[in-house]
Order: sequence, then structure tokens, then C-alpha cells
Amino acid sequence: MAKDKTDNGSGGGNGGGTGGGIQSLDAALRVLMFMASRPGPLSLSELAREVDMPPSKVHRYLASFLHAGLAEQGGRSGKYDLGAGSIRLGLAAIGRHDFVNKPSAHLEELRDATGLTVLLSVWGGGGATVVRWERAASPIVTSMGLGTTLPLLNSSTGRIFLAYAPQATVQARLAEELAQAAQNPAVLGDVEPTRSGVDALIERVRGMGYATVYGDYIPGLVAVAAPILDWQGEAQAAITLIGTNPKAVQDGSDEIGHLLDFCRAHSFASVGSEG
Amino acid sequence: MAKDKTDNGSGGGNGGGTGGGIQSLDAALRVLMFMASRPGPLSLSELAREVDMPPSKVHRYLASFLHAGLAEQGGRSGKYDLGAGSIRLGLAAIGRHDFVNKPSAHLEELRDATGLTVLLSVWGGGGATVVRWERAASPIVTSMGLGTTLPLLNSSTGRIFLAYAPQATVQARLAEELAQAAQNPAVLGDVEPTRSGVDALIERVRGMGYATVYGDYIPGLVAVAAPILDWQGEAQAAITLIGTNPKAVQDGSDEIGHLLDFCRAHSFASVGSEG
DNA sequence: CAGAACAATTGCGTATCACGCAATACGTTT
DNA sequence: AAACGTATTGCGTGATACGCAATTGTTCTG
Repeated sequence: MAKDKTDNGSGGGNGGGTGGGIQSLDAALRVLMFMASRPGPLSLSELAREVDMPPSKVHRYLASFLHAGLAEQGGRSGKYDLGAGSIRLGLAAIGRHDFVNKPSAHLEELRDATGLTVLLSVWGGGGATVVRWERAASPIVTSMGLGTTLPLLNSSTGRIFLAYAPQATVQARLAEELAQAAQNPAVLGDVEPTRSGVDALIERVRGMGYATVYGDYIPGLVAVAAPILDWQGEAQAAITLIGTNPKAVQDGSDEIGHLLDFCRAHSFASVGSEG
Repeated sequence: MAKDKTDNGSGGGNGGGTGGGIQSLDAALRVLMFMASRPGPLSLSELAREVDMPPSKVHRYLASFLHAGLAEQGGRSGKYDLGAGSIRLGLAAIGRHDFVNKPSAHLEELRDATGLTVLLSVWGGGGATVVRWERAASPIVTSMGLGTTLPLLNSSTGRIFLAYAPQATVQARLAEELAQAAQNPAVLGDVEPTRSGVDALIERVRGMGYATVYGDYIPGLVAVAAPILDWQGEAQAAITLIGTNPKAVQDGSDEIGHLLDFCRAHSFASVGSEG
């Protein structure tokens, strides 16, 4: 009895768009992922407006996120941001990917072989993010470190993802940087801030299998980066060498040879032309 | 108004443990964070047993996680694991994390819990530099303040960086202090000013997870310091407690317990062995 | 310093929906 | 082929998440 009230078949699963999930959880996770898509903290009202939900609803989601440590609330302003729990979650997820795990154990060897600072970056959160690094002895004073997000166009690391990551992945960031570069064309020495200029850059990088910059991102520093490719030939990670001596990153240098050997050893596809 | 029927206060908010969150979301996030705490994929039944929930409940949570990309389902066995969305979320959080400002907001609590002066230092400018501090009630007159650079060998703060910062970082400073100590061996009470003496010190600090000094740097003051570690196990900052009572910094004291709790809460690696 | 304007938070009732149970589909083992 | 264990899916109902609106807290303004 009391059967006729169930006209929608909602209880528990549903046959609709989500495909068997929980509606409130889907809504909550949409809020969480939206927070991840934004560069910084958000106020409750901003967040509620952007995800098109009542503030009280979002507030209760946030209370649960706070409790789980996935989000944190900034002191005075009361703005919300991702928290330490999100970092733990992300590190756990990163730690399971062989494309990060395998190389990171050997970064030290690469540093010793080249004498340069070594970075391992992955794409996420709207940019190339440094997740491992090994410092060289030479005192490189910079604000860079673990967690740094590198630009797409004027860092060697970014250029690797530009050339070897799926277009859809980098598109949003590319549009941003192109718009920004249109106002400051000077910062991009060797690239035209246009669609065709970018295509030419991609061709150039793919042809070489690596990317170099000479003080474009940080004056006085030179860098060279190469991709770690999965079976589809897409970049899962990038390895970057950073130093001060331009000769170290010139075509055909021993350092680049070591870098390419390293990336080849940890890739499931070859960097060259054939697939 | 003021109906007396509100005995549980369940609707919307609740007055219980979570503090205003959503129960189903709390449960779902417990599942997610549990997955993060495990090294690899888990089957539905394992997961359900471990978090003590019915499998069907967990299954619906996982369906939502799948849609959000936070989890993925392994092809053959149907096991569940963290997905690309977790990486995106984590990288977004990593990019915003600040190893200085996040702990700074809670230094006051540590001071109140211990009754000691609290310092937060980072490595910069060629040495351990004090960037935050909370003065305790007892007036400790010293020439120390913001921007003070602490010695590597005979301050507890310096010893933390000696033991937990990359060798390349502290190398130059270490050479300086060793050369200086060779002329004045007296100032280093418990350490031989030799390479092997330093190695023994490092081992000692790492074994304990913290470092103490008794008036070595400033006569009449005792100090204990512990590291805040990033996910590579390297020190990003050091927290130091300073007082006058030697008993406060003796092994097993409450003050050291609070210090270690504090550092653990702000670290992404454990001080014990290494990660 | 008072008051207004705005944002964040919290009660409350009700319609909704997530939960538990049990049946089914799926895959692997004997 | 049969049997077992696991993942998945309907279903009804009681718990509960939602929207609304009152309230508190905080910042701007006169």
C-alpha cells in the first residue's frame, strides 16, 4: 500500500542524467570542483551565485567540507578556499599514477648527472604544477618551489604541455595567456601572441621533442623541459632542468641528452615523429 | 513562534557533532577521505566494510564521485580508486597553499597552550630567518626579532633546517659555521665541529623529530624546534618554542607534545622515517 | 558615534530523497 | 555447467535536505 505516491521513481537511484548517484552529493561536488576551478578564495555569496544555488544550501555544503578538511575558511573575510584535506586527497591520487611515481624516485640521479635543478610537473588546476623537485647545489634564489604553477607560453615546462597535452586541456589557459600577451607583447620574445604563432611554436617543440627558454620566465635562468608520454602520446608529466648557464640547454648538450634519455625511459610512447 | 517541538533540531542544520553540515555529505566525504588514506584501489565490499556502511550506500556515493571525476573504476575487477578529478582538486589546493601564512594564523593558540614564546622561521637569505613570532607573557628580553637570522649549529631552529632541509640548501652556511667553530670549539657544547660530528647531530635530530638547546645560543634561554614538512619530507618552515624553564623542553614534556602536534597538523609528511 | 546596508548564519515546516533491504545481473571459480 | 561471491538496481518509507525568512555579525556611511 501507499504505492501511488511514488510517481517519479526517485528513491535511491534514478534513471536520469546522473546515472545512479546521489543528487545532493552531486550538487555538493559541483560546488567543490567549482572552487577548484577558481584561482583563489571565494565568498559564500559569490560561490552561490556562480553555481546558481541558494546561499543557505551552499553554506551547509561548505560546513561539511570544512569538517572534512577539504575546505578552509579565511580568517577575517570569511571567504572559503580549498584546504589541507584537498591537498592530501590530491597527493594520494598523484601518488598512484605511475607516470609520477616511477620518475620521482630517479630525479636525484638526473640532478647529479646534470648538476641542474630538476622539476617534475603535471597538468592540473589550470596550469602546470610542480609536484617534485630536486635542488642543485648552485644557489638559485627564486620564489619557485613545490606547488608553483608555471605559465603556458613563456616557461619551458608550460610549452611541453602546450605541445603534448590534449588541446582541450590547455585551451582555457591558452586563451587567458594570449589575451594577456596581447597587451604585453614584449614578454614573449620568440612567439607571436596569435593563434598561428602558437601553432608554429607547437610545431617547433614537437619537432625537437623538448622546449627551451632563456630567461623568459625568470631573468637570469635558463630551462629545458621534455614530456613523459603515455601510450597515446599525450603528456602525463614534464621534466624540467633549470640552471644559469645557457650552454647547458643548447641543442645537443649533454644535459639535454640526459633529459631525453630520462623521459624516454619513463614514457610509453616515443617523443619522436612516429607513434 | 518558539514551538516546543524542536527536540532534535534535525531539519537543515543540526545541533550535533558536525556543527551544521549535511549528514549524507559527511558520510560520503568520510568514504572519499578513506580512499585517500589507502595506498591503492579498493573493492566496493572492502570499502563498505572498512567504513562500516551498507554496500549499497557506498555504491551510490561512488557513483557520484565517478560523475565528478573524483574517483575512477578499474576496468577488470571493478575496484574503485581516486581519479583525475582528485588530482585537479589537489593541484588547485597545492597551488594556493602557503606554508608560512597558514600556520601563522594558529601560532597564537600554540603560545597560549604552552605559555612560551613561539617563532616561525623559514630558510632564506642564507640562513634560518624569523618571519613570525608570538611573544609569551613572561618578558624575555633579547635582541631577537623579525628578520633575525639564526645560526645553523647552535640554535634549535637552525638544527631543524640542518636535519630536514636539502643538503644543497644549507651547505654553504654549514661550511661557514664549521670554519668558524674550528677556531672557537667551546661554543658548541654537544657537537664536534667536524663533518662526522654534524652527521651525528643530524641523525640525532631526525631520530627525535625535534631539536633542543639549553642556553647555547642565548645564555639563560632554552628552546625547542620542530619542522613543518612538505610532501617531499623537506622542511618548509620551523616552529620554535623559547622559554627560560629547562623542564619545559625536556623530552616528553607537554610543551613538546603541543609543538609536535602543531607541526604535524601543518605538514604533509611524517617526521618519523620519511616519505 | 549612530545607523544603514550587506553578507553570513541559523530556525523551521514540508516535500523530497537518501537509506536499508532484498532481488537481480555479472563474473569468476570449481 | 553449476555454484558462489560481488556489484548493481528497484522499491517503500522514514529521515532529512531544501527553501524561505528571521537573525546575527560586520563593514561602510552620514
